[in-house]
Amino acid sequence: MAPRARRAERRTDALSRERIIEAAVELLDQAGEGGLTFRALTERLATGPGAIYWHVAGKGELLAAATDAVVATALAEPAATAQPAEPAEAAKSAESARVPSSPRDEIRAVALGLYDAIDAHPWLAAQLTTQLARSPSESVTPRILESIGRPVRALGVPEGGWFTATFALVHYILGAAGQNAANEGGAFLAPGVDRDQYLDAVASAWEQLDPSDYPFMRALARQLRGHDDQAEFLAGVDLVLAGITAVHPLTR
Amino acid sequence: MAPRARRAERRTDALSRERIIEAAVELLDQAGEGGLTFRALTERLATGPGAIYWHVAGKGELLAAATDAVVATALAEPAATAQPAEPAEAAKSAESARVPSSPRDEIRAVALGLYDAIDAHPWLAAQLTTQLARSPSESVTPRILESIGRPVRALGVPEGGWFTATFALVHYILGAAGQNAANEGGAFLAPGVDRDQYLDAVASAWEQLDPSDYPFMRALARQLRGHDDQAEFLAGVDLVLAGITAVHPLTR
DNA sequence: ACCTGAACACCGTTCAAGT
DNA sequence: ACCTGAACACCGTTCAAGT
Repeated sequence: MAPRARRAERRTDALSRERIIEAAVELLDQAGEGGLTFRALTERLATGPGAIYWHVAGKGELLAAATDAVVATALAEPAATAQPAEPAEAAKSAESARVPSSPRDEIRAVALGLYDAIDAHPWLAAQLTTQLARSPSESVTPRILESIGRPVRALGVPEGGWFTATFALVHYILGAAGQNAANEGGAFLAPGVDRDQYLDAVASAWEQLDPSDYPFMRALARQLRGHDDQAEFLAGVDLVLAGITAVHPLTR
Repeated sequence: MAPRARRAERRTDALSRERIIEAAVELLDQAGEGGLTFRALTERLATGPGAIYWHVAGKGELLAAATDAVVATALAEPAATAQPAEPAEAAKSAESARVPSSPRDEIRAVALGLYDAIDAHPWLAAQLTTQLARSPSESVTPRILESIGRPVRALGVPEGGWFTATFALVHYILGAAGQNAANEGGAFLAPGVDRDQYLDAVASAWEQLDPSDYPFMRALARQLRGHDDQAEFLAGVDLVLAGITAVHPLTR
């Protein structure tokens, strides 16, 4: 006898690890880290929790796999995408994406690729920082370290400096991109508040701090209003690159 | 009629926001972020959940308050503490903690203070990165930005560079300190594995990656074995400082 | 081999009721 | 004003049972 009718449609094709990870990414994109739930997942995939546990060890592995999938595609792409610059600039950067680029340009391109991925999937930021710290041999960590570290080496940094230079870049990139994604997110103030209004509200809050305790924050507030996120991000990447060059003078 | 006897001892002094936050920090230190639970909190404080909600809005506020309390005391201290160096070095650093220090030394001291705080309270790392991104006007964010930003300004960086320089430092500091704290944590591999064994295991895992996909990771593994965490951390701070000086040549 | 779904041991939060 | 504790609506995970 057939089981009594259910409202939710039954899945027709078989379950697989890939389908589960795909659904997990969709849930994360829609509702953030809190949106990834075995209940929501079973509903979307029209199964029971046991079926998911057959393919995946648990929530942690699911999160790691979702992170890895998104980062892998982000680092595979040319990654010189979202550069909303002058026409001339845009042409130049499109060109430099094809040409075998200098190590500096490659680092900038990888940084922008991660920036865009985190912007599109804000839940990535927290995942990447925890995985970088706690699962250094899980696949996503080597992927990121390799794609930053290889051009660092090509820059001419001596072996003793690889570790410091690579991690300085990676920590800056993940931190700054995560902060930017949170600004875009919008879910942190009242709905209907856009990014400029949000930054303006933060600046106002900084300006209202006690000026004798927080003299610098008042000054910093002025810079926050109407600043260009992506330009700011790239300026930070260039600052770290300048530090690498300064510490290792033979660097190209 | 008295309520039936309970095993748990009753608290004698009144509850307060401070006592709750103190208990929250203890739970976080003992068992990490997962250890902070309203059940565990009510047991330790010998009350019901309603009593806690009378003093505190919810778990998020509790986490933010615990973070703020720990960082506030870390930044208030001289912060040149945990320098396990040669006797002569130790005397020198103790001295430089008293003397009105240069902006560079002040940045190094603040960085070390945060490094030590995150080392002692590993749950801090994730809290700080999310709060920096999502609650830029909550008290802990201005506290950190001010204590890094003020010496950045004193360095002679022109106003247009304050934002980039301050955030490059802060992102590096939080990212690197969090990574170090995770290494110390030890709870990520089998119990009884110490830090050196852990780093060795990570290095081995890196070396076993496919060399044609991950040429750099094999080389990086050599540097991971037996590296000095605190020296590594400070080298990164100095690299970012060198970048600031290079980008702003008039800087002292 | 793959899937079902009830059940278990948790969570954070609320709220009528007490003092 | 401050606290109690049962109750609610969730969680992730397990596991005997089905096919």
